Amino acid sequence: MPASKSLSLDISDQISERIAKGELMAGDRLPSEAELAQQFDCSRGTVREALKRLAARNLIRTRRGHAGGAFVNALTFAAAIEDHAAQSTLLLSMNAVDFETAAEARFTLEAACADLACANHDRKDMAALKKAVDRMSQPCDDVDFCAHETAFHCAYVDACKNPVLSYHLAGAVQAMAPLMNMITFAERDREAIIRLHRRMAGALQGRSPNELRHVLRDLEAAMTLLFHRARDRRRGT
Amino acid sequence: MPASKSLSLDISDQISERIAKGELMAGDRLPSEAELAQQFDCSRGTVREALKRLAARNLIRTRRGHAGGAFVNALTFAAAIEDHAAQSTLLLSMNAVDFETAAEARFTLEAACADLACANHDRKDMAALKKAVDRMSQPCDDVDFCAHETAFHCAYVDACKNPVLSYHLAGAVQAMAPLMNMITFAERDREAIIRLHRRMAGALQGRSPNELRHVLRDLEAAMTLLFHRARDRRRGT
DNA sequence: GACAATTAAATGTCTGACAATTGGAAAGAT
DNA sequence: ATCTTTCCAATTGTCAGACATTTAATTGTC
Repeated sequence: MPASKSLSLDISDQISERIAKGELMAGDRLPSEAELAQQFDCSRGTVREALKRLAARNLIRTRRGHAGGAFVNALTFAAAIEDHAAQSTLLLSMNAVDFETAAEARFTLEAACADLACANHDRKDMAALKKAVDRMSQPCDDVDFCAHETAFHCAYVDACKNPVLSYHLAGAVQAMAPLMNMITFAERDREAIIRLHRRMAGALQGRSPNELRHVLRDLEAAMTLLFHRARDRRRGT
Repeated sequence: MPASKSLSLDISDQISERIAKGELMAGDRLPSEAELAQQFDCSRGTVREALKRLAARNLIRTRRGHAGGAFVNALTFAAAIEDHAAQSTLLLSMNAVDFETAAEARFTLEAACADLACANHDRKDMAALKKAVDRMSQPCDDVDFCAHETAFHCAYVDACKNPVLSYHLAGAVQAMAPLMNMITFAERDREAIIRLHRRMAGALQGRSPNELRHVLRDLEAAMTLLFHRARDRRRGT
C-alpha cells in the first residue's frame, strides 16, 4: 500500500468507495464525527474535511441536532443533471471552447435523439414544447430568451423517455447557454429562431425524424451565423 | 441576501463563483488560509473546509511548503472526462438503471457520431481502434475484455475530433462498464463481438456512416442478448 | 561557483472548547 | 389520559491555539 497523500483524503476515499460498492446505501447514517475520528484514529477536524469532500460531491448530506449526522444521499437524476450542466459549463468556459465546437457537439447529440423522441413523445412533452416556444415569443431580454430556448431543447430530449439520455444531453444543451448569451437577438432574429423551433415541434408532432434532423441543422447554422455577427460587431466597435 | 446555511459553504460558494466568472484564472494563487480567515472573519478550520469542498470539485489544488497555497486548477478535458465517467457510473449504479436503458442511451449517442467520425478520422484513430480490437482478441478475463471494448469506443468517439463530444460521450460509454461486467463472455460470444467491432472499424475506414450505424444497432442487440442470457442463468441457479 | 545548513511560509493535523440545532424525554397543566 | 412546555442529550458547526511537515528561498561555508 503506497503512503497516502493525506489522511483526510484517505478517509474520504474509503467512505466513497463503500458508497460506490453499495455497502452504504442511500439513507444510511454514517457514524458520528467523533466515532469516525476514533475509528480512523485521527481528530474530528480531519474527519470533517473528509466529509466536506463527500458532501461537495453530493454523496452525503449532514443534519445537525439530536438524531443528526451524515447520511448517504440518493443521487437523483435531477441533482445529477444540475451538477453535470454546471460542470460542463465551467469546462467550456475555462477552456475557451469556441462556439462552433460546442454547437457541433450539442446539435450532433440532439440529432441522435430524433428517432427516440419521435417514437416516444406524448401529450405532456408537446405541451412542454409549446409552453417553451410561447415564452420565447413573449417580450423578454436575451438571457431569458436563451433560457426558454434551452428549456425547449431539454423538453425535446426528455421526450425520448430515457433518463440516462436526458442526463447526458443536459450537459451538452445547457452548457451552450453562456455562449448563446453573447448573442444579441434582434427582433427579426428572434422570429427566425422561433420559426425554426415551431418547425421542430411540428416535426415531432408528425413523428418525422428526418425533418427533425433537418431543422436541427438549420438551427445550428442560424445560431452560428448570429454568433459570428455578434462577434464581428463587437470587434468592429 | 438570505442568511447562509453555513459559513464554510458561503465561503466556498463565493470563491467558486469568482472562478466561474473568470476573476480567478487557472494558475492563480488564492490567499493563504490565514489570510482568507481574516478576510472572511472566521477561523482557519472553517476556511479549510471550504477549500476542501473546492478541491473535491477539482477547482483548486493545494501545495504545501514555502511557496505553497491553493491554486486554481486548469480543469482539463482529460480530468473532466474522468470525473464525468465516474459520476455517470455512480448515477447508474445508485439508481439501478437497467441494461436496456443505459445501452439505448449509449448506442444512440454513439450513432450520432457516425457522420463526424467518418469525416474526420485519421491514421492515428484507425491505429487506436486496431490496437483495441487486437487486445480484445488476446486471451484475457472478462473485465479486461470489457475494458478493451470501452477503449475501442472511446477511440471511435475521439475520431470525431470534437473534444466536447468526447467529453459528453465518455460518460455514456464508460458508465456501461459495470453493467457489461455482469456478462460472462464465452469464447464464441467474444468472436461475435470482435467481428462486430472489426466491421465497425471497416465501416469507419470506408467512411460509411450508414454501415456504421447499422453495426452499432447489431452490437446493441448482441450485447443486450448476452446480458439477458447471463441474467437468466444467474436466476436459474 | 557549488553544496550544505538554516530559515520562513504554508498546509496538514491535533486538542479542547463552545455555540447552534434538533429530537426525544420528562414534567407539568388541563 | 392527553396535550403542552420545558429540559436534556446528541450532533454538527465554529473557534482558538498549538505543533508537525513540507517546500523553497536564503545564508553560510568551502
